[in-house]
Amino acid sequence: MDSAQIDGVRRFNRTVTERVGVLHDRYLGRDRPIGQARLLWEIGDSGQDVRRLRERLGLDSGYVSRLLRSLESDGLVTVEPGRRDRRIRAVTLTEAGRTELATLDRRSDELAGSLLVPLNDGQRARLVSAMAEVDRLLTAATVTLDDIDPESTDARDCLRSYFTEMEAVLPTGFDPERSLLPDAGELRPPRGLFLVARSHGEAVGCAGLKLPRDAPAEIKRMWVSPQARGLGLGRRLLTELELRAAGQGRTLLRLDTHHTLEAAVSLYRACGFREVPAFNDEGYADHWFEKRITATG
Amino acid sequence: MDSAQIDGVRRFNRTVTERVGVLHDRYLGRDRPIGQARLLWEIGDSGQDVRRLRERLGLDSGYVSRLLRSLESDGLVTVEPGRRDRRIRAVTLTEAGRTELATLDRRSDELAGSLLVPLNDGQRARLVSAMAEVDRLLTAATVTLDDIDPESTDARDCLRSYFTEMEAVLPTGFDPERSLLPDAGELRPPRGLFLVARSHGEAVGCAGLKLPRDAPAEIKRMWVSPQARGLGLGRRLLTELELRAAGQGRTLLRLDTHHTLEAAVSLYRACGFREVPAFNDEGYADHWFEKRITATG
DNA sequence: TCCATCCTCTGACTCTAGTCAGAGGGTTGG
DNA sequence: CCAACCCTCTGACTAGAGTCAGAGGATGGA
Repeated sequence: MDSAQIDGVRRFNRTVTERVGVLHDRYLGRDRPIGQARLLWEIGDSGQDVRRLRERLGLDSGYVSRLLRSLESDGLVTVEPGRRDRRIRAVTLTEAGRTELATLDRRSDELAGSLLVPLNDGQRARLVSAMAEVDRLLTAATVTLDDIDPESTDARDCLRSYFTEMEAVLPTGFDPERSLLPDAGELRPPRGLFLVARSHGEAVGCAGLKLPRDAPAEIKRMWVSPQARGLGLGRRLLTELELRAAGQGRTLLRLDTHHTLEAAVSLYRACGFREVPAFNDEGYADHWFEKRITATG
Repeated sequence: MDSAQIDGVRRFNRTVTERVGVLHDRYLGRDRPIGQARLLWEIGDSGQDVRRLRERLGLDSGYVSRLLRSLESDGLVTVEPGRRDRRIRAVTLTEAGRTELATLDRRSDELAGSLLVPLNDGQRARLVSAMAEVDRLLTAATVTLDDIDPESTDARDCLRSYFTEMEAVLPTGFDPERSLLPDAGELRPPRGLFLVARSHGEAVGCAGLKLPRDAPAEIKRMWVSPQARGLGLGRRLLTELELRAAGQGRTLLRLDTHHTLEAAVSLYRACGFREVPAFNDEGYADHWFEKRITATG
């Protein structure tokens, strides 16, 4: 990363915060404090729990409560005790609230339009595609990798998606019962680990690493959510697992896969994995790979 | 402009305000109110007039004054009556102020870096170039065209740059005395008009239009600042003048130019101007153009 | 020299954002 | 059924951002 790049990013930040950032808040909130507007957005047409709102916006509970009261006195929302748990109150938009939200939505469109209006067709197309590129890469840059328990909610969500996808992609379908799946213990320290990739707090990918005492380290259940593909996330997970295995003193990393998972297979090759004969009898695999790594632990 | 483009811009706005916008303010200002930090930036190493600060930041004079007092009491700036005009006070950074500014600068670098760190080399390069594209085009989109008096400060600044450039580019040099320059009255309603293009308040281009009673409308002194080239600004000025002339019921638009101004010449052709025999005896011109337009006034 | 004008400053506000410490109901496990 | 815990709400604050009106010194043209 050189200083010309840093300068470029800084220039971008300046332009964008001036042009988009400032307008964004001021313009959209126009006749309503930003806090209230943000809350309206977050409540959305389908309503939301107070608790959830607080978490999503990262605000103090007292503050949210106060904001809700002012929205309520403007007749935009109703707050009622929740059905399941009457402590957790549920917020819904009234008709007026829905109208207000639609207005915010329209303004957001106008704001977007105002950036495009002064440009000609060619410039517009270039701007939109450059924005998409920035968006993708910034999103990629915000993805964090965290160690989590393979039985936590996020892990279960990822694995469910993983299984569903295997089911759809593998020619024979996929039945977890008939696969050599590690049990949770094998993907939990000290016998292994499980990484989740999160974007804005939402799980968008995962990968497990088995670290058996008497066998090489093995990658399991690597998955990237369809909407997060093309961000280099697969490679990042792979690199991270490699580092972790090396950190545990391992010198060999293995994995099994299926040829219909083309993107995965070429990723493995691109990352330096070499194809080897079957080292297990996983019924759903037809290709096996390994890579020598340098122990650092 | 279609709705897919609007959506793209909105998605971009969301990502960027979350990732860049919020961080920008909170992070940079850390242990100092944002207002003060912005003021420090704007004062800069070389100092600044209070009046200028107010204009640039668009703040109330009382507010700026108060901010300056607090910076002063922190020992970061000194405020003294100006030399030329003792009403206009001048602000300079103290040694401590310079240090503080350097800290802000470093943080800004860190922030920029934090966006790049999680990416690999290829992604970084792509992000930086997409950012540059967005920056250019957003800058282009923020350029405003205003009618101003041809003897106002901004107009004079532009014309000075225009003359300097002619001097440098024309093979014979350029002496305003020997050219058929319109006097200011010819570029001022009702006999004409003068447009200035401004980016963030700074004049970056200009163009004059003569509207003589007994002759076709004529474009004069069109200039775009070197740092604003490639933004389609020339074309925008030309289009605007065409509209204005049409709005005055004119059906013919003329201009003279010199072949060494290659970009200008090809712009005229691309905009539908056709070369014609000399219609004046401007000594510094060697090409003459005209375009039929449709009167709308 | 005088007066209109310009520039900066102060005092007195308003509004929004956000924090902190309880109060007071609701829920759940023992 | 009770105690511990959860969730939301209210009251009482603080701090930043910004506005408005007018005071008062400085300047420049008549």
